[in-house]
Amino acid sequence: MKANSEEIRKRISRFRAGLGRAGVKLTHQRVEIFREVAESVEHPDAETIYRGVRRRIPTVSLDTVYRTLWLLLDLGLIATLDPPRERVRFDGNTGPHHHFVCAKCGMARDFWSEDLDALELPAAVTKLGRIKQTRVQVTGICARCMEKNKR
Amino acid sequence: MKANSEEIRKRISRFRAGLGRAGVKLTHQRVEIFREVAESVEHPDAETIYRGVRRRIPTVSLDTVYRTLWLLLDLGLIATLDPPRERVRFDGNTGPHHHFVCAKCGMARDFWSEDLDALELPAAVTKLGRIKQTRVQVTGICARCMEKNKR
DNA sequence: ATGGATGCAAACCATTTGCAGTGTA
DNA sequence: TACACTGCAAATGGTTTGCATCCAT
Repeated sequence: MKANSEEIRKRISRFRAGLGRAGVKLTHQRVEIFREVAESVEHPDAETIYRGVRRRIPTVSLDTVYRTLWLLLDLGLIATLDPPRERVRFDGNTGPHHHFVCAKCGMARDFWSEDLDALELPAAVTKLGRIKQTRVQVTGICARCMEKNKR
Repeated sequence: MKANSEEIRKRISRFRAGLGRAGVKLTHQRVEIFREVAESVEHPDAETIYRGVRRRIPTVSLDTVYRTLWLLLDLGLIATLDPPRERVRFDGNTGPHHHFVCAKCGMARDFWSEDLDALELPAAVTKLGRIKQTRVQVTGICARCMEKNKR
């Protein structure tokens, strides 16, 4: 499934500008890898993106796809569904609560809020399926990393 | 850092009851692995849990830690920080938006809501660091999986 | 022309699995 | 005692890396 083409056009021009600004080369592969992500509404993984791009550039390699995706992520031109972590992390608290996660060091803390537990979701969401849980994920830079940055 | 001991006690008795209800054996390893997760406020990964448990059971193996953690997750006695995913998934949309993710098949869709973009966070969170992004993560069972389940 | 970008193949590392021995119920 | 559970060691699979070549600037 594809996002609407007006939006796509906007994303692609933002992409070209972003690469230029970063002083990074505009290659055939990078354009097609970005297009594959930008046109999708499915939040594809690297393998899926690779298969899609290969239809247009049969010689791309999976490692170029990875290198490009991480580059675009660094440049803020794409995002990930969940923060990319190398390992799974566990949580002894199964009740309703929310998370703060530091984007730099991965420090995570729970927090609680009855207001947030009772959020109203738009109708578009409730139509997608049966909802089990709603959680607020706050991303930021923790106090300790802010302190380190100063120095 | 440890969660308060009243809460821990509650979690451990819930754990014993949960294992019993599931007809699963109550082993020394399982108790200590669970305790390690329940007492932590750090959302540790498997390796960290392993190191902690090894202080009390020097012979535990990392694979038992994994097997136990997945078991406890299945039984709903622990949770994960992010949904445990085998691969990273990418998102072409870098603007503010929120996610619905199907717990069964992983289907994911974006949704938008100005109300949710403007959530008020409790003071306890803002004290943890500088906030970059607030995202609502809705977990549920998508319409297609619900349909499949019926049959 | 030339340094960054790519493709290939091998390496890496978190997590999983087969199997034989062990301990709980 | 029986069968689920554990520990070991080897396998798996997503992601990364070294290196020689290639192409955007």
